[in-house]
Amino acid sequence: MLDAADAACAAHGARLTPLRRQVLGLVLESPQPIGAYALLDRLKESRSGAAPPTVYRALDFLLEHGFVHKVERLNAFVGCRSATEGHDHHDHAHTVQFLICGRCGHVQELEDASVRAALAKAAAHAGFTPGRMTVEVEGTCRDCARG
Amino acid sequence: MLDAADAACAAHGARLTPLRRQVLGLVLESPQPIGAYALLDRLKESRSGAAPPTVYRALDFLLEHGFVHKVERLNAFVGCRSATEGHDHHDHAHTVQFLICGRCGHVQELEDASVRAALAKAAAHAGFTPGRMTVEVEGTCRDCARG
DNA sequence: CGCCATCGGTTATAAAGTAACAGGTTCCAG
DNA sequence: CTGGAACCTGTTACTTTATAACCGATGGCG
Repeated sequence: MLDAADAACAAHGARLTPLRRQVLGLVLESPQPIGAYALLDRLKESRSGAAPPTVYRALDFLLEHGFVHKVERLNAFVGCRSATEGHDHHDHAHTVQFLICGRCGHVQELEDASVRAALAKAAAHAGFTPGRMTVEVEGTCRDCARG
Repeated sequence: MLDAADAACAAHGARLTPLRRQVLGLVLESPQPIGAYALLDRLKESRSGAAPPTVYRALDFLLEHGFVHKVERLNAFVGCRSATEGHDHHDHAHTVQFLICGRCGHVQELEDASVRAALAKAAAHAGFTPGRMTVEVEGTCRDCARG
């Protein structure tokens, strides 16, 4: 997955530096959304000098290039699962949806075209030119509903 | 508008105390989303003892009853425009959408049924039982696009 | 080489949100 | 009309999240 990020950066003239690559790795290896300061703690294990700006600057880059997303309701970050799957990423990066389970904390990433379309239409109807979209649904996941 | 909130609370056995009413008033009179600490500053003008918990507790109540919404991307709060317009509010309070203009900062509240439906369908398809939804679109409003 | 732009280290501070306890009110049961 | 339970608010202290500002290092490029 990191290799795909390398390739994507090379293709766009963006620099996936060791720090950024490491932060992306940490986000991706987390099974759940991870906060900036949790990330910082992990980062400190190998970089003693790491401080909040270290993490936030890396995250800014990764967000900007769509390698990670921020889950606003959790103030936490997830690796973008679709970014590394070869989509034409620049059309879709800003239209991702999250299903957040309130019980187990699991977060699932969706990329539903009809949601995107409905939202685009509603925005257009209001004379609004849409950019980045934040769509987050809190609820109960399949596993927790069964259990 | 505050009167409608009085009525809604009376109907549900909720207590719109002077403090909560005042906070709701402050949120409603703000033309733009207002942060908790800005709210606190205003509150201090008449309540010298106001502190962060004062505001946050009132906001919790108002959020829970759908009189205000939180705009997650801004960490700010807006009065719910539809809450006071006599809708069956408990079905819709959790399915509101915001259009956030990146230039002028204006925030428009939408309540688009097709967005809600698309999202519900996508969630169901993933075996997910939806609860509160956060839908926020950043972009450019009509006025700013013209100017 | 010398310049510019970008990156990251470092310190400090701002902004947002919560915990925990204490005093006061409301309101209902007895 | 007491007395206790639940709820509301004041108050202090603190945690978590995020950013500002400055500086040296690095790397591309004429």
